[in-house]
Amino acid sequence: MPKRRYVSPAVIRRLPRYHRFLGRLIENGVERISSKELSSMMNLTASQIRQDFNCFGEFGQQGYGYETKRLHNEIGEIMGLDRGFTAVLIGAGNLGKAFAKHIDFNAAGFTLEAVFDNSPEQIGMQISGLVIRDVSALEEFCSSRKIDTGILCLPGEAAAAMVTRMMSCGIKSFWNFTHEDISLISPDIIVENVHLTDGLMVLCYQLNDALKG
Amino acid sequence: MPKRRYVSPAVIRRLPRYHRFLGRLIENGVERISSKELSSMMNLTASQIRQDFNCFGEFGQQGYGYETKRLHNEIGEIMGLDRGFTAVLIGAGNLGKAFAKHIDFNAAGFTLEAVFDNSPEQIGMQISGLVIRDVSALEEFCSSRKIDTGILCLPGEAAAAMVTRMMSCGIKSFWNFTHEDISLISPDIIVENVHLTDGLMVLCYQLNDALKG
DNA sequence: TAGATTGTTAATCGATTAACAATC
DNA sequence: TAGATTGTTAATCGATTAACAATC
Repeated sequence: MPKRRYVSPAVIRRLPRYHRFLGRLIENGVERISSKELSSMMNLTASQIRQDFNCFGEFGQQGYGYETKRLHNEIGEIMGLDRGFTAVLIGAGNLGKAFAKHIDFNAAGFTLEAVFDNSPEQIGMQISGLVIRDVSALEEFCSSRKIDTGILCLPGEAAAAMVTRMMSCGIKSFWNFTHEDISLISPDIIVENVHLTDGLMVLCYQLNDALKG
Repeated sequence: MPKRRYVSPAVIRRLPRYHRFLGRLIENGVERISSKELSSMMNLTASQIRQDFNCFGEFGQQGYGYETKRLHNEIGEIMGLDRGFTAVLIGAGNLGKAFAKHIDFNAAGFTLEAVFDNSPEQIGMQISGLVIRDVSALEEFCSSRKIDTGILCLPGEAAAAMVTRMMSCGIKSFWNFTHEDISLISPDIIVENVHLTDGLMVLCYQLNDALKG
């Protein structure tokens, strides 16, 4: 029964990393850890770690620290990794296919339910156990199941229209790999953007900056 | 001759998005724009936009606004997109191949110089004009050129050793697609992490949170 | 009990927003 | 000149760090 006050975006974005580090510790047989030890491993302050966890409840024990397994589970529950959310992927190009194969959806709380494309060459092919479906069958597919998330790996020009279409299928959240700012389409959708090129430009900035001192 | 005071990470991460929006405006024939117009397009405050640009110089004109072309160019120069940085990609699996094909390196200020893998099946194959090279030839390849960035698409277990190896080849920045926290390896390297699964978990959190109101 | 480490409040720091004088 | 909009300073807000009492 977590308290769950208001949780800042900054904290939320750190949860996956905590989860990952704790998973690693458990694999290595570590059963407990103090905020201080964890802070030095993760390059954070012990204070921040305690503040972060305390948004959700009291998971530690004074004079002892945190039990790694309990903390790992709690964070997993906080993120809802056990809820079995569902996703469909749109666009079976290089990137879409690679993601369908490579990403560990289950570890992140999702099941990938289907992959759609509009190219006759792709439709009917198999990717990691899923047939690539004709995107014209999207509405029918969604009408019989609850799909939580759309993964957008299609060309940017087609993204906005696809989002509108998927919204009318009841899909309310998007993992967006296009360069379009789809968050502007509707305030009601939840969007997680991965503008890959933006990250590369940040790297460029930093290299350029390092040249100048 | 920009002034370039201290620039906060928050500002830096917004630069690619400004650049993108300005490029779009130029394509659409828009020649000038005020901070107010731009703010409503981008869902920011006009104040923030003016503050951001003023880290680097005075690019606008009172009573008039900003010239889109000039601003676009300035931001491009600030990020060093014209510097021709170089990158090599390690790991020609699904993800590595998709990135090599799909990413517009030039638009982000880079040239992809080579792709390396250790699997005999991959070595010798072509990806978007590049031969996949044997990773054992990495040192030799780097000895004759300046490589700025390593793109890490290899399995996580191999990442740490590869970073050390690449550092000794003079590579000092990394675009990291593995789940390893390689920034902890050395304080001297510049790292841009793309922990894809982390983003998906954040989406999971938000869906879970929405369920509870 | 003494030592350790949490949970939590208070202080600091940084980033965003508001306000307005400068100026095109 | 009058209107618009920047550049910049001051005020606010949010996030991080420090400090310490509570307690295992």
